[in-house]
Amino acid sequence: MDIEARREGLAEALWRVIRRDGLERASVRNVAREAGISMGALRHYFGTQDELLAFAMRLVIERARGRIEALDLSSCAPRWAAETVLREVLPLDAERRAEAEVWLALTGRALVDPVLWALRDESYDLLRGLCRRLVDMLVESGEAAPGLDADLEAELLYAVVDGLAVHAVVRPERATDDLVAAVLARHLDGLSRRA
Amino acid sequence: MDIEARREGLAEALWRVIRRDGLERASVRNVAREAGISMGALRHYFGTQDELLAFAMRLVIERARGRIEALDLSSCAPRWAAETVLREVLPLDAERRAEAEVWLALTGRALVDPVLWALRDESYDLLRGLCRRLVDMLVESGEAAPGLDADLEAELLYAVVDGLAVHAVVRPERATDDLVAAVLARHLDGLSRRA
DNA sequence: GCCATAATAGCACAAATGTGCTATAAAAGG
DNA sequence: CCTTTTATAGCACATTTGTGCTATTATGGC
Repeated sequence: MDIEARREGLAEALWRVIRRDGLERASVRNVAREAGISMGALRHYFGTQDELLAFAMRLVIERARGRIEALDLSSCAPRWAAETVLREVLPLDAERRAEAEVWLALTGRALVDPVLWALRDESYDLLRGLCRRLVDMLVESGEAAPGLDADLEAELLYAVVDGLAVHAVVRPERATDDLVAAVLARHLDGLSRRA
Repeated sequence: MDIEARREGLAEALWRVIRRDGLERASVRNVAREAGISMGALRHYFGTQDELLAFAMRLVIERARGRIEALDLSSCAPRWAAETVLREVLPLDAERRAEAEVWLALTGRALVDPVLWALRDESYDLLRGLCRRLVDMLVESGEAAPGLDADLEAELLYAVVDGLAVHAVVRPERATDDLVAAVLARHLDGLSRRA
């Protein structure tokens, strides 16, 4: 049988505990109970708690990466492609909202937990690189002005995306799906017309 | 003697523990040890741990609010005023970086801790309202186009600020002070010239 | 100086935690 | 059918935690 699928299922049990009770309640016992198995069984798949946390954080990254890579953007207009890709990162539905909440909790812990440092950096570099490629694409296609400082615009775009993600997670009543999507579209509009 | 100042000092001890060891290690004992006092003394000022956490989160908000209100912007050009105010929120020096790290940790917990919900909302509304007023100011002064959707621009501006804050805290080697400041300036430039 | 009140110290206790460890059940390979 | 992994279960133990509680020391008002 597929042990990797099993591990992903257990990591998702951890996600549920984190979202319902918080990371501070995500003990080995609580996660095992959530998954409906014993402590011993859980520890058969993750020898230590750090291992489980790291796997769960990596899973967040991989899920997002998978969704992005699954998109076929070859026939899209650059502006539309950019919006489509970035909407895949923002928490605009239940699945992505779950990932974003877990990401926020784990990012907070990654500030002080050496085990998560590498994953935190990887996650930042992945999305920052994606934004950079999108900016380049818009410039090359002529949608955005050629004189742009692409690095600056990439960090700005990434800040918009992460800021929106945080707001959508922290204050969903105000930062609604529609508002978040509209703000992203607005920024991309400005980027296209910018000198 | 001033009991409020004492409480602030103890909350700052909590900040130090959060920054050094993480929120999950911020136990009553550890905070008391950091402050150099006994558990009993700490509990004389904060009857429960929730009380201490809430006070520490409120202190983050009040410190930022105090810095902003202390600014005298009456004689500033609107664009300069906006940049000055927002730079006061971003973690561009040691003191503000400390506040931002604590804010990130407590915001993560606020997702599941009812005690912090009101403070989380208050913090969002405060900064969102600030961004809204800045946008209005730019529009009224003629720096930004009058046809703007002020609500949309306010949320966008707030997303930029919070996204930059997160990046500066999570990845300071890449999101350096200079880069963060430049990105903020770039966005304000775009806002001023936007149709 | 007296005394109420504030301040500090720290013990006690039940609850929870991570992990080392052993024991049983299931599956797989030959 | 037997044996060797693999999977599951859960106990044991030392630590840590939050808070109730009592005891001791300072401090101020009068």
